[in-house]
Amino acid sequence: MFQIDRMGRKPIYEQIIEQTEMMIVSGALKPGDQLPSVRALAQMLSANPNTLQKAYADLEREGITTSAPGNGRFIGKDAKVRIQNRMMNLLADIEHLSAKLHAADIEKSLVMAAVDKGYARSLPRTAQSKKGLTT
Amino acid sequence: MFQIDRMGRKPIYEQIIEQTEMMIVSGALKPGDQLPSVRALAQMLSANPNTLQKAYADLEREGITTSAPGNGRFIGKDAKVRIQNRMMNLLADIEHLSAKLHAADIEKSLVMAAVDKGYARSLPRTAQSKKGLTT
DNA sequence: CAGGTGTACTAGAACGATTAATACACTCCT
DNA sequence: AGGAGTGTATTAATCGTTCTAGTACACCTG
Repeated sequence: MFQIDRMGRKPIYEQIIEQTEMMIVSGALKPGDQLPSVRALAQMLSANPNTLQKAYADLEREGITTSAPGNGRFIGKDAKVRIQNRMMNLLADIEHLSAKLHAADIEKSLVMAAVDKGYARSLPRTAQSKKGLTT
Repeated sequence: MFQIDRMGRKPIYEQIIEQTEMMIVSGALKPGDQLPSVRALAQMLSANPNTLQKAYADLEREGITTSAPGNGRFIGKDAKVRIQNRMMNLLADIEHLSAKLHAADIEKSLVMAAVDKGYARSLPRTAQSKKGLTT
């Protein structure tokens, strides 16, 4: 359910956040679904409960998940929309990178090709949404 | 000549590398131009010579600058081309981001618009190259 | 009540970035 | 020759973040 890379610079808790978001956005996780408990996930990944707690706390703060002490942690109702809004920030990153490439006299067509390539990748196997595919 | 941000996550030495690259690519620094000495730059930025040394060592390793012990450090002959080649890696980043946005059902047109916006920014004031502007 | 859950707290190890203080070899200029 | 400025190397200490470790408490469900 989760795959973490212990090499590489990205912290474990960021990987958990990212992967959870991707599973929600792809439909692998739907509102109401329960997430593994911090202890269970810690054992699955042979990591520390505190590390996972930190990841979960982030999702909690963003309103993506709902905590029910004594019960468990579940995907929030409008989780997908919240994540999509969060993703909009990536557009700013792309703009910044584009400006940098522009300054370096890299042809715009190469950038557009990179975007095309990204959008050419097939969506994850699970449940593509019935609308919104505008490619 | 250099502006560093001590807040924010990006290490100082990375900022120096990045800014130097941008100045070369924009023509503000041309082959043969001398860079500030590690000690001089350290004083200018009130940073540590070792930190700047680390940044300069990186540029050196990539063949972007040439060190002349006892003399100084200068911009290499084909510095701009080397940097451009380096920048090509950013295309992979853009592809990755695009794939993520695709998975989140973000419309491709929004991404393209971000690229346009990046390429709409006017180039730095100094010396635009006479060819290669293909936008 | 028992077990599993979320949450909080303190402490420490590990790592990278930065600072600090020297030291040495080289080149240029007087 | 000598001094000043250059690049380079080495070692140590500090600092913040990440991650681990251990413990504790409150809550809900059976």
